[in-house]
Amino acid sequence: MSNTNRKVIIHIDINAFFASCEEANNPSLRGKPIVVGGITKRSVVASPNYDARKYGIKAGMPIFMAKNLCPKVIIVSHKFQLYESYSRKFISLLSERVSNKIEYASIDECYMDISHLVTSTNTPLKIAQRIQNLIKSELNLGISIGVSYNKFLAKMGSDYRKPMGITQIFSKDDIKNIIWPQPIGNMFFVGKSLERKLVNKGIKTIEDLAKCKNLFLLSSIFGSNKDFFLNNANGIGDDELIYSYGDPKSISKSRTLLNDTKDFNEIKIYIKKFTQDICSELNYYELEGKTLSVFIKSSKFVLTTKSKTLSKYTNDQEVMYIVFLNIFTEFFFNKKIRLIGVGISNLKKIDERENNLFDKYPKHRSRINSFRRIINDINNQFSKNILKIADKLKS
DNA sequence: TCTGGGGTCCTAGGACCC
DNA sequence: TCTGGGGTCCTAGGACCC
Repeated sequence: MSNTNRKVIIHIDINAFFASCEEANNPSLRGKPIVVGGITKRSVVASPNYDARKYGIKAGMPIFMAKNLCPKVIIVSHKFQLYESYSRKFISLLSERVSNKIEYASIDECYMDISHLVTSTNTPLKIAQRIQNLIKSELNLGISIGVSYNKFLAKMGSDYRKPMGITQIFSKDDIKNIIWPQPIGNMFFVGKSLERKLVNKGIKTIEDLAKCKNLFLLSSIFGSNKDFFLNNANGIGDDELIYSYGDPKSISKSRTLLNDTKDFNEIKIYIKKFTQDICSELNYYELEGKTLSVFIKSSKFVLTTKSKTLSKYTNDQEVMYIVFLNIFTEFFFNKKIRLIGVGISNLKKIDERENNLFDKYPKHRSRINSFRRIINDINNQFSKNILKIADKLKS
């Protein structure tokens, strides 16, 4: 195994992240089956700890089902700020004590390029062990690590042995022994839909995919991503990590209601609250957006999205609220819904020049003007809908 | 007892313009 | 009778991730 001329990339995954944060924060929970999640009758398990997993409890499972599997399971209501603070500590520990070549992948995982740290005595395995000890001793969190020369294999490696595993994948034999025997559904980016299609065509393991010569078939399944999947299955390619993070591309808020409803007044309250939340995030990132969407899930679980693109970018709460209500009344009025959500996309940084220009004038004036311009855009459509609503209320 | 919420990226059709 | 073609934007939906 020669790592000296090859890139060394590791993927670090914090085991059972939310549940582990709760345990680290409250050691009396240790050794007991706990799940973190919502606490309503419609909530699902966000993160079970390993004691809960022994009972067959899995992430995504309805809470009531988890209780059926293990009546004594402790349900802990999620505390996202706690998890975010652990996540920040995790990343800063790595960057201060190991290396700042970190690609943040999600709240509980990251990639690191450690090529420059590797020497004949400081092997990738030793570095990985040191990182594991560091995070355990400083944060009391267990992590598993995959070590390889590209992101895909590193990710598959950290998944391979949990919790507290370290898996190295460098040689062709490593790929044959560790990656190839796995069912195709274990492959990163192969979800339920791709899995179904592949298994239908006889591709049941990653080895089947790696050795598949029917490129026409693979194109029909993967489309333009065919080479990405084929290369990954064969362990071909390496990656440059991405060290900077752009602004979000979209922001949305949604909520599954306690009970399905048609009540417009109830729905309006959610839309108003979501609009406020979206607005403060837009302000935080100094973004404004152009495309506003409203989405609902029906009682039958069908998700429908309707959107409108304005002629101007906006971050104005009142504008967004009115457009959301407008879309809702146009498409979803009087429908029985399970989930209501709104979102904004087509985002861009607030234009500096425009800002400076606005600064010459009283703030409220410029805001009202831009509000009016956009309202004019939608005015005709909106008044039509108001009439429609009035008609519906009369009948 | 009945199935979360927050994202990203891609595709495909239609409208519209030159 | 029989229908240009290429580019861009909008819209809706789907797949995937954690």
